[in-house]
Amino acid sequence: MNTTRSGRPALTRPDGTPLRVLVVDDDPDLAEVLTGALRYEGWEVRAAGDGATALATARELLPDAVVLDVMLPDTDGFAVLRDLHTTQPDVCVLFLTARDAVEDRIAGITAGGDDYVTKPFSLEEVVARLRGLLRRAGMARQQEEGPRLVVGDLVMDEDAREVTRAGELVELSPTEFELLRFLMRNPRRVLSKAQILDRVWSYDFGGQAHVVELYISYLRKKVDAGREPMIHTVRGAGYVLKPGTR
Amino acid sequence: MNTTRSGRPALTRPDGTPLRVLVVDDDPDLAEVLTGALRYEGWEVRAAGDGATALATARELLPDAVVLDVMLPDTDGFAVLRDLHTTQPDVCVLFLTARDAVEDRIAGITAGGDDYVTKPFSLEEVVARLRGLLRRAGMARQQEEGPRLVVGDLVMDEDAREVTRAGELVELSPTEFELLRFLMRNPRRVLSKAQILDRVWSYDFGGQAHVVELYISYLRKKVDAGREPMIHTVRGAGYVLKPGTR
DNA sequence: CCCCCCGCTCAGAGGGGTCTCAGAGGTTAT
DNA sequence: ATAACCTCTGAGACCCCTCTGAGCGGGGGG
Repeated sequence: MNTTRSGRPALTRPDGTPLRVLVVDDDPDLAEVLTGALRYEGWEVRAAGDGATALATARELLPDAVVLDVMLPDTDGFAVLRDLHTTQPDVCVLFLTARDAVEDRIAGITAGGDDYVTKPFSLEEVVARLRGLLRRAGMARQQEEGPRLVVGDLVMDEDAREVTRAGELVELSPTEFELLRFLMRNPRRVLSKAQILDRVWSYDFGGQAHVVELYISYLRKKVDAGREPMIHTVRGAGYVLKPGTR
Repeated sequence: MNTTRSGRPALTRPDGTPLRVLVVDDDPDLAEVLTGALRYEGWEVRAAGDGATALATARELLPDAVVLDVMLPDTDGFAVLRDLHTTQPDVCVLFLTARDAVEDRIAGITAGGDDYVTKPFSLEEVVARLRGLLRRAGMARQQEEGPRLVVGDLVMDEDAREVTRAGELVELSPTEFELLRFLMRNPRRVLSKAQILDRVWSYDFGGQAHVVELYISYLRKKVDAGREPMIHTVRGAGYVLKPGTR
């Protein structure tokens, strides 16, 4: 079985080969960071900076999914989508778009099973959306029996956005939810505040790593409340999520 | 069992293979969005832009149903229907038509078991009509025992357009009904406002996502009135329909 | 043993998302 | 023609979420 650099089992295609993803964005920095994050998931990633290159690369790579900026130097993402779908009708598309711009033109996108995220986004969100798309499209081989993350008696249903600890419902804010998702996708692994900040917060976040401490504290109050703690501090290194010793 | 991209069990042909649908419309954008939405249902979809292509594709695909624009560049939908019925008498046809145009000629069609929707339509409506046609024609294998959606003590009879909560009748406007149907077809799954807008509102709707909030508020007053709430807001994500914890 | 620094938590400001009301405009039914 | 209903817009209020800053506590090194 192929694995991610983080040691998790990777989502794979039905034949066991890595999922193939094409990243299309004209901002090299953003493309770079996206490419890195998706490779980290164990996927095979190629990047393109404009629509023409994207289509050419897609014909060669035959990707399972495309991460596609709406605004491109030579064309827009919607035209690329249409061309893509004529030759590869089963490909999943995740659009990247500015919050204010063209939100109305997004109409119809999610209806076809595709999805979008607005800039600025967090890498966790992009990866989660992409995983969701691929899973629903039946392209990814399931390792477990669904969109549920389980660590000890802590259970997260990503579709319902529902978290339970020992069967009890835990209500979380959006940021708390994403932070916990990141922790649960990396159980028993020490994550530094910098790592968490890079993954869970938007790439343009200018604030201090202090927020991470704050949100860890929020999570503890809700997730560990009165129970055996699962969120542990590793002084000078970061945080770990692990179930009680058994 | 084959499943839709949304994870629901798909309607299948009696032999278990996906239902085959042909989309005929000369507007590429509309054909694209229709094709995507029907694929999302787990069906096998082909598209054609004119009558001649449609007939050729139909001979090859042998579709169970055809979504057919009445106005075509080379001919009209009625002629296509006649030709189709000579070679494939069992095929179901869902007509797409402008509101004002030839409504009387359509009336005769529906007597033959076929159906129609007027432009602009919502994707939920097209999918629901198509499901109804296929079910009544006996082409689809039933998973449940009929056109009833059930979530907790909330029951919807799609044919009768009747909704009851805990046995009590709930009267809904057309938009409220379609919104609730979409929610009930995706229970325990968080649906974003964009998703809801794309599926429940017409494809040409240019307004804001604010309408969704408004209609959710209407639904709550009618469906959740005085009872344990089933419609929940997930801040920053969307809405989810789920029965109370049991 | 003491001090320094890292981490934790509280309090509060600011912003943004959501809910609801009121009303205009259009359509359908009587 | 009139009434009833349905749909959507706009505005305002409210509440939650997010982040900043400061003070406190504890662990570990000197």
